Amino acid sequence: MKYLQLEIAEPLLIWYQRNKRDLPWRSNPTCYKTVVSEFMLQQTRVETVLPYFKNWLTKFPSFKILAESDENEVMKAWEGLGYYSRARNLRKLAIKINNLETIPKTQKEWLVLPGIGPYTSAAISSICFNEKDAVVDGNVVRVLTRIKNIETEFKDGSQAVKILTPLANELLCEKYPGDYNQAIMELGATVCHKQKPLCILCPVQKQCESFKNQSVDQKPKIKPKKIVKKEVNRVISLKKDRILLHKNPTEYKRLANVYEIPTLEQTGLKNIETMPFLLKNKRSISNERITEFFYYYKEEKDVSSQENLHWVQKHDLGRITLSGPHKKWIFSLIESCESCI
DNA sequence: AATTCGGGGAG
DNA sequence: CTCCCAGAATT
Repeated sequence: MKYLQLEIAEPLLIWYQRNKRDLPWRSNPTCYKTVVSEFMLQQTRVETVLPYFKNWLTKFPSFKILAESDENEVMKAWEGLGYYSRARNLRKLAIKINNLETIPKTQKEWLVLPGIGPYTSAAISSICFNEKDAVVDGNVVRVLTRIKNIETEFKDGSQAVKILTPLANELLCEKYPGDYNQAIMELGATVCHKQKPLCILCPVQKQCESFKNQSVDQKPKIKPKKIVKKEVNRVISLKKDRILLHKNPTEYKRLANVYEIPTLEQTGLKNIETMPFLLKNKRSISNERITEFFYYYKEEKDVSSQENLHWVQKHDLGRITLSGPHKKWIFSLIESCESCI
């Protein structure tokens, strides 16, 4: 029983010790750093997180300072990272922790806190407090389905996580759960890729049943999800040193309190065919594939009386929180159009 | 159980 | 074009 555990865990831990990436939350680790990194890393790549993590630690170096921070400042530090409820939940979490006598320890204690689910609670409790709880994320799903040659076709990723959690806990190294959890994720991230896995470098190649089968690249089997296509018209309007932007109200689930270039509907304007067409852009938001058409509106009647529309000064763009793509569009617009504003 | 929530990189 | 990324909350 213990032998089966160690057969995977031992080579994995030795490999991890030698090959782990030098990441900022791994040097002089603290519980706060671990919590911040785990929030940022939810559905987000390590490379994307790195600059945000460093900036965050400078601005909010502790639970206490984060707890006493202004929410707008927190949002600004998250600008462009996406899933903005993570930022608000992280701040709420800091406020709760700051009001406690002692910091939570077990997975169960972490699980009830805002923004913390099964994965994050297991990660924090195992890494910070050596609790015996296995993490199961996309990396672990990939590694386990390959090592154990699991051919089940999962409906989606979350079903795979749920089904594989018992197996992950069986294989967990009970002596070094934190390092083991990080090791199996690190393997998934740097060796056991989705495409073109580097099996030749894999420390558990001998234990991998899919490698024997030469079926590594066919696992895990997860049904693809539907992609929804959408088209949106947006209106760019400029006046002196200002640009017309829409602030999503707090009730919005998507991009709440974040500013964007208004849609045609948000301006209340009609007959778009009278406006000069500027450009077309494509992007994706979760499962949506969005094509956006930008039109120029030369102010004839002022539309800023419309709900949540504001003439924002160029100077103030650094104070408000813009969505990532809109931030890029707005600044490239201003740059290419220096003379016409 | 299914949907929503961002944004970007890789193939 | 597609899937996926150190997932969680809501419906």
